[in-house]
Amino acid sequence: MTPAARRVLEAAARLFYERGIHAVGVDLIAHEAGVTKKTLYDRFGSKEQIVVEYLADRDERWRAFVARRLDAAPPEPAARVLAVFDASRAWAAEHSPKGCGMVNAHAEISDPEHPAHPVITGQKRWMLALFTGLAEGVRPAGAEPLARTLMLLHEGALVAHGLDMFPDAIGHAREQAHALLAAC
Amino acid sequence: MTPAARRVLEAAARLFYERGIHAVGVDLIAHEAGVTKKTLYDRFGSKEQIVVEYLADRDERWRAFVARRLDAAPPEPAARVLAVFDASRAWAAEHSPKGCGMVNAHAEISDPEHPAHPVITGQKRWMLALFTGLAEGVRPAGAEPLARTLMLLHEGALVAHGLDMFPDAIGHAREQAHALLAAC
DNA sequence: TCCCGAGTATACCGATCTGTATAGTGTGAG
DNA sequence: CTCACACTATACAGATCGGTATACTCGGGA
Repeated sequence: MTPAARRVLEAAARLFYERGIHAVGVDLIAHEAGVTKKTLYDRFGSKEQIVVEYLADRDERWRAFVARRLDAAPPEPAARVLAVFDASRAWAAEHSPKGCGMVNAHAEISDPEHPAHPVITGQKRWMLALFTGLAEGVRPAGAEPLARTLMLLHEGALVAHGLDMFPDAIGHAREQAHALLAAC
Repeated sequence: MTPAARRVLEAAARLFYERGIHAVGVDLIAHEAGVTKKTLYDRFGSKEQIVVEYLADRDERWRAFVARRLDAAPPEPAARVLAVFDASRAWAAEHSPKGCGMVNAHAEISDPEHPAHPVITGQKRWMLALFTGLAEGVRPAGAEPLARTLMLLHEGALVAHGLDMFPDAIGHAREQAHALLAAC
């Protein structure tokens, strides 16, 4: 990826997340990236492609972020679940003041045939699989329902954080997850 | 409200929810409502105003829907909490295949000065207050944290339902709320 | 009968949208 | 030096955006 393409993607990521996808035009992206539209279209071909790469890149960075946190976490499955919530809180503090970027993008992309759709659903499936794997280490019988509950707490916390419903929503979700795991 | 204005609001509500606010233009709204743009602007003055009334109307209908369900629910606070989740499941089945309209709108409206902002946050505050009032009947000491947990489960379930993460997410949230209340 | 308000139809405004075309600049490798 | 390539600058096409203006139809009430 050329330096200009990198700058385009960084600018698009910031603008798409802060203002929404449909509210941001390619002229603004090019201007913020210090790049002409020509270069932008030479590198990406379409706005739709920029949207897809924005989401795919964000997804990739999130997964790497979680993986790094998980590497530094204790081996006990329950502690690793809490490490995911801690990762989410840290991530939200610096990357997600407005909630989950995938959920927000999904609000604007209704067409299931849109190439960004599998990126969005893919991240959620990955998260559910992550929780399921960890839940199997906590309570092998009935790991699936436990993972789904963790998923609900996690998604709810991201929304609550984005809408600023009450202070430290993700921390609260973490404590609830803790209580839930302790009850096993 | 004149018949044409009502049709405009109905068309706008459907289009805004299904496709997103910025993706829908006033020409499309007018066409779908069987109304000219002139009539549309005579009644509402601006697209922004249509957005505000769409959200306010949706909020009002949701609150009335919950109130009706709550009227028919048993007097025990725990049962009334579950009635809220049941109401949400019924509402989602016929009005919200794509998750919470307020959350989706918030993804597109970043500016806190936007007149639609208080409508969005108002509904969430109302929901939290509703849960808090019911939680006080279940566990007077520590009603606030209990209400926040119910809120997380509820919001998470709406997101999970909208993204189709797994079947009957709201029903699962209801069962988790049930377990949570039973533990009090 | 007349009038008035609600609504229709159509044409238009300036601005902005995504996307393209042409011409020119700077730089590193061979 | 040359050549390829990344990039800049500017202009523009075609469509659509929110919003407005003019002229018309229709039905109900005084």
